[in-house]
Amino acid sequence: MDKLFLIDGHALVFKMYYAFLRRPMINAKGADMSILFGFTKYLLEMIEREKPTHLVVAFDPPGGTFRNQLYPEYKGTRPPTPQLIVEALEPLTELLQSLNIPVLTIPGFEADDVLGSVATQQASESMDVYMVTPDKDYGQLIGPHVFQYKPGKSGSENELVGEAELCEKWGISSPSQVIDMLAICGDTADNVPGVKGVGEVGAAKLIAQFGSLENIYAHLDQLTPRQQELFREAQPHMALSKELVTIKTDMDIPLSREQMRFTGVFQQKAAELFEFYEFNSLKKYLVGKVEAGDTLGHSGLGMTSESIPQPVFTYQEAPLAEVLAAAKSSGKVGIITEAYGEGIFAPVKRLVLAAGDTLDPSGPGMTIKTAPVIPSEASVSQIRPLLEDAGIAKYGVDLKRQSHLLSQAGMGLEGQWNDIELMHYVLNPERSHELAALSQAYLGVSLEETAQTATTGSLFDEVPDEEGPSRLKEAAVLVPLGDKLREQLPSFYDAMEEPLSKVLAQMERDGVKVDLSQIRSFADGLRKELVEREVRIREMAGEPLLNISSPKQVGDLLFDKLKLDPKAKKSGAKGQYSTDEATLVAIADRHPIVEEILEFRAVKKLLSTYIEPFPSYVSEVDGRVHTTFNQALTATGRLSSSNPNLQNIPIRTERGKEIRKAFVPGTPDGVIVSADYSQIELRIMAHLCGDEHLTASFRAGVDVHAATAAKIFRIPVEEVTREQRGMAKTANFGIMYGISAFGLAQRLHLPRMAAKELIDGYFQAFPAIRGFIDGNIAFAREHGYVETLFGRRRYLPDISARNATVRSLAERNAVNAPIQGTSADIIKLAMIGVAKRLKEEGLHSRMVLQIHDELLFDALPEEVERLEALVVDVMEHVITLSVPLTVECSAGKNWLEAH
DNA sequence: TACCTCACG
DNA sequence: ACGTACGTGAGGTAG
Repeated sequence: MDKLFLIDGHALVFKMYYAFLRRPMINAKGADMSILFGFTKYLLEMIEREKPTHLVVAFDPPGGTFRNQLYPEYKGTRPPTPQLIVEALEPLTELLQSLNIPVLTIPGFEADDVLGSVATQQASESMDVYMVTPDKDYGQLIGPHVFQYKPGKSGSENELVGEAELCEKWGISSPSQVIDMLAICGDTADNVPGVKGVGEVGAAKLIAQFGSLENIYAHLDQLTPRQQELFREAQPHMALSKELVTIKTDMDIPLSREQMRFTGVFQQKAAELFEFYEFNSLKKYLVGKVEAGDTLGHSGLGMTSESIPQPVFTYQEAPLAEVLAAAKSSGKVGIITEAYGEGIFAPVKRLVLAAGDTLDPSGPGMTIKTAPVIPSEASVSQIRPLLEDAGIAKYGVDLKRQSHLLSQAGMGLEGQWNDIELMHYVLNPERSHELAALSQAYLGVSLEETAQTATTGSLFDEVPDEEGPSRLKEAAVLVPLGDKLREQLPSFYDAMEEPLSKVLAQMERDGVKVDLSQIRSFADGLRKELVEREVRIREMAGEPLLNISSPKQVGDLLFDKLKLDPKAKKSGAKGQYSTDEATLVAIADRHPIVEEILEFRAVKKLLSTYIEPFPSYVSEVDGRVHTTFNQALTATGRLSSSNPNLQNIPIRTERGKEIRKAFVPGTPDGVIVSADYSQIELRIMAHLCGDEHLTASFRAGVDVHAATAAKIFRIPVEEVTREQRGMAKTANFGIMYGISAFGLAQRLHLPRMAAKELIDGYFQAFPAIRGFIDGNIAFAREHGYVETLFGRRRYLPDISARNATVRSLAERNAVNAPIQGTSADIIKLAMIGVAKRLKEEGLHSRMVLQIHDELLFDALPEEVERLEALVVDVMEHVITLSVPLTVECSAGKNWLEAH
């Protein structure tokens, strides 16, 4: 099978331009070589990896194309091409030609059309075509022998899209439907009109439903009234839209198939050019003899991976029964569960199991057997006993997600979870937990080369499923890698993270009920308000086209046109005015438009972040919202929540609080119960620093902020004013975050000197806290890390940085991480304790969310009393500190009322 | 992709 | 001299 690779030159050039934008590559002569170098490197690596038999690079011609004649506004809104790109095109074309790589640039036609024509005309039973481009428009060209090869984002893998992947992604039945989709979405970058208000997802849904654009118009009555309106409005220009997005396939191409054959790079010439351009790191592609006329062919590139000595590590595909037996006898099994798509209800695609001898440093190495299995009734009945056997330890990456996927196939995941990602997170939260990197670092086993070594020939020839062979090696590496990580694993992995993972899995699976009708009725009023404010603001500004969501436009309006703050300075790399809330509040009294803009933003935020996306998060399976708790992400040990983030639901404003009313119990008479730690971080600081006054305040159960104020200002507590208490509260938080006089002054609107005096007063009143801060910084300098009460570490390599800004950040982290991290540890333990008690006591109420210092429950009415008592008991006594931990707990008909 | 802005603890 | 409080996730704009 021959392989023709078609490179969309302009797309790759743009990609390189942006990839190097922040750190351009300048050669000794002062010229910017970023694009030339990036392009060449990508191309050589691709040739090396994929070994194309045929190759063509196409560029857009200078000047317009036939599309501009069709539609003069085509690409009309596009800013001029960056100068660097313009300047790079000619030398790049020359470089490619002198390297023996065929280049096509055809006047009047874009690279898309050239490649579309080549692809369509050359693809056959004996020729697979790969279009190398990130551009989604190319989807329409994909076919049985035509693939899209999408370059990965910096460093990540390239993605191969065939007919199946394309159709699955959009839910369509044929690649040609991509044309109709594109015509509907339009393209702001190319100025293709489309149907306003309908995006990629919407268009895909409609095409999936109706099959074609024409059929949508034939059945307009089946659309929502709003959609009907949008489509009617767009109707006059839809034919044009469609024509613009259709890629040509019938051009005459002035190259024969033979002329596209890639016979290798002119070696001598390449060596000279790389020398000339100072592409020293690319010379490795030119190993071997360099003689005149020599070409760099398909077999001639010496690869680095072959020269790295590898430890003995073998794996082989084996029958499922053998792998199961090996797992049983070793008590360990590695698991990779692949799924179609994202989310916890995604259907399972394939399961790879691996088991065998584990790594023995003194022995002959390891032999792992792997078996890929498509779940079926027969295979599940074989596998389930193993996965549900609590005596067999499970190894894998993100086992929490895998447990969700496996439960789709009716299987549980019992026994010890040795989660590679989570274990490495415990060892070092801020380093990458990628399997390939860990395998290389801890085992010396490379996963990168898998594609080449696991099959004879190339990846795409042998295995229709792109990820086929590499998954086997990944699975094989799990058990030895997990055991290696265990060797240095702190005990809180088994005591805290591993059991928590299972608790979180249950919480994610249960989800939380959100009452959409409540959200919707709230949304209508907000939408109206938003439009009214938009109109009013544009009127006040005298700018009918003003985009209020654009900080750039708002900044220019307020500070250039209205000159509301003559002292305002443009900041940042691109010279923008800051327009954030603090800035706007400061000038709000100078013009009524400022208040309007703030209100507009508040409403817009509510709508676009908390209202509009929500319906899509309600599961079709059970009508509940299932967030993902990321357990291996934050630097301090906290959890984070995503898709959707349920840890930042509004509460601080009246409008925002409405959203919380939509979080309701899952049962008819149910109750939402909320339990939150009171000032947990401050209590932890009191415990860690041992300050007697702070400790005494907490023990006495008095208002700590007021007590703090009394100490700082040296007055009796009864005389502390609200303002003084507020200042003390801000100071208390400031201390934990690593305060500066400047920062405190800003927040309290005080002169800097006054802020400094306040801080001095604070440290005089609480001398132990000064010692705590200095002690943490000193510890970090000595050890390179700080740790929580439970031994969770955060490494701070910048603690001795020369750059004061960088070093200061590390110093603030040295103070804050042990506090925030210990708090995270404590609530994690409490969650495990609560889950255990719920189970033991046979309660049916569910823990549904964790919001850093708060736990939320979906409770049955008859259980509320017991639940509250149990939760408070566990949370308050999960650890004994030198100060008490207190928990406030209350119940209501929804999340808002539970506070 | 990077940046800004803003929602939470 | 320089920037300015810790930790997150998400939406929008613009390069």
